[in-house]
Amino acid sequence: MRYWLMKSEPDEVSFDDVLAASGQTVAWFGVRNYQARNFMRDAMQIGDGILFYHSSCAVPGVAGIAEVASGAYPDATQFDSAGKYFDPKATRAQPRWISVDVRAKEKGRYLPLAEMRTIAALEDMVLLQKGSRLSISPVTAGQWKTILERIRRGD
DNA sequence: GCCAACGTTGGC
DNA sequence: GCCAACGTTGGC
Repeated sequence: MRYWLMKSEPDEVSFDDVLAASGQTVAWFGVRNYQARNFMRDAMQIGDGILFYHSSCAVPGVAGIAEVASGAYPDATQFDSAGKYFDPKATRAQPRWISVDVRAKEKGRYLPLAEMRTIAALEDMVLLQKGSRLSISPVTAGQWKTILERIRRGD
């Protein structure tokens, strides 16, 4: 059992969108970074915990808790020549990019990035490191516990 | 919109 | 394999 932080632009897919989806589950598509892809491919397992993070928006932060709901499979958007995630170098025989399914579990209070930066127990989070841009990053058990307590306590 | 930081590409 | 140029991310 591992823990992850996954960034989504809420204009594209928000945590509420996942809650509203059939089975509270959506495909995590559009990852086009090898390090993030390799986390999905090599390390993620069904049932792993996910901090669902909203990026590129007015108040970035953790919007909810989710879990990994499938193993890795080819990201369909890489084959769509009309879409913005099209990759001309990917083929159905040799896909380059993958998705996993993500299921929303729990919506607590919104935890803004600016507040996360004030929490000493989170200072080593990959997300908070200078220049960090990874769309999927590992979270330690201690960081996970700290954030869940914050979200559930509502303080 | 700005810009720092990082990733990718491609010439050599 | 180096590295400059370019593109992208994402907070502010």
